[in-house]
Amino acid sequence: MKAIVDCNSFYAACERLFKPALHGKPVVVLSNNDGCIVSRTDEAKALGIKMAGPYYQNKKEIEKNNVAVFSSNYHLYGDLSWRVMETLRILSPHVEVYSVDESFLDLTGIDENKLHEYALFLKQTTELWTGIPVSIGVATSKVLSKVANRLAKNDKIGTQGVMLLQTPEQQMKALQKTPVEDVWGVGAAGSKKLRLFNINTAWELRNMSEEWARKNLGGVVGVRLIKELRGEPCIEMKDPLETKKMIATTRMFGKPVYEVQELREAVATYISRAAEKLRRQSSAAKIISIFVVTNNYSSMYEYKPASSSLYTILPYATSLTNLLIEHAMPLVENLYSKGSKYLKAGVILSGIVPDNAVQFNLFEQPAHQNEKILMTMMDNINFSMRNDVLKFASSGTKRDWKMRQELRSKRFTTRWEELFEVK
DNA sequence: TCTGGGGTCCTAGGACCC
DNA sequence: TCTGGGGTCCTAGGACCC
Repeated sequence: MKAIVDCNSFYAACERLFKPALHGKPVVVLSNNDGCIVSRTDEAKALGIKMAGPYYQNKKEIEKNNVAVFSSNYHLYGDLSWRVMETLRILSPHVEVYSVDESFLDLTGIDENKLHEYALFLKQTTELWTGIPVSIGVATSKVLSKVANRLAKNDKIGTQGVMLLQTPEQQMKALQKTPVEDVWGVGAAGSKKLRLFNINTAWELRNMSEEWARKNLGGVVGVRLIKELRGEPCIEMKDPLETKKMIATTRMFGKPVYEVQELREAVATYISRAAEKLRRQSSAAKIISIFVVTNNYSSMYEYKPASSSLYTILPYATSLTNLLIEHAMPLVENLYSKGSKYLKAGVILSGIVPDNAVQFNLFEQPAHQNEKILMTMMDNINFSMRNDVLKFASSGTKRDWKMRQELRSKRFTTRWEELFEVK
């Protein structure tokens, strides 16, 4: 059996943890640049505030109902996420961290009759140790466990936040209560198509044939989905040692950018961040892609972003920030056109290989050991002090383009000067 | 004036080869 | 005057996830 442990309204729960007065109150958290709503407590959901809705469109409703609003505070969420996952790792032998607020657990070996008790124990211990409420779904496949989790979340009182789908009857009832668009793996395009076929519930989808799924539901992806809905596991637990195959750092600018110098600074900064992520997993990258998003329409109200990108293949894979920046700058020059209004830029590193297995090109100098040591020192200092104390000059010093985060809470758990105070 | 960021996997189609 | 079939590899783009 597999379990999915999912934090309830994770970002909003993190904010509430340090503001007890907000318990039982509506809270929302905004995406970068205070753009969209990305987390809502049950009280905020009840007000009809939609997920991923633009903040400005909901502002009236939010103010009218006295909803507490926060900018994203990734230091705080990252640290609390680590505490939740570490708790699960202590309690359970095989944990796959799926996202910042979800983990799959392999429950193989646990007595079927004691699964419910065990899931309740997991939930209560996690909440006791971290203060973050979670819901748990348990079933034979990942997709079914997600179905169970959703139902547990929708009826926190009736289910105590835990739902198991063990018998065929339990599975049928759960699937009948689940609209197709709420099935893990069915997105906007898929659910639209399914509705045209008059398939409205997960149960109806489960009863379609594999041949039908192969033809109409994205080939092997559709077949796998149907099997998983029937309880046949096709999506296995992932190896926790797997490294990322692509590393991206992309951001909207706090305000539009027009000058090539600002674009260069932003890209150099994003490369620095992406290279840190690369070094953290002991990898090197061979391909750098840069993209920019413009909005060149003259009318003030027209929002038609257009994206363009360029990439370069390095002579050999590297994780050295200075080398990556050096190769990226000509791409920026080539992408830039004077007079354009830039909204966003991004860096994507790919062609990723383990750093100790880099194939050196016969005619190129391999990375110098000293530069590697410098990188490690920079990473350590930046990690302990945070806030990019050390950075390359090409990243700029004024950084007007940096994003807005006007409503950010304190970094209670990761900065000494912002620690939570108890009087 | 304002609509996030970071990933994975799969497919279709072109280039190329024998 | 004629112009196959099958295979692999790569890339771009779409769909999906949280």
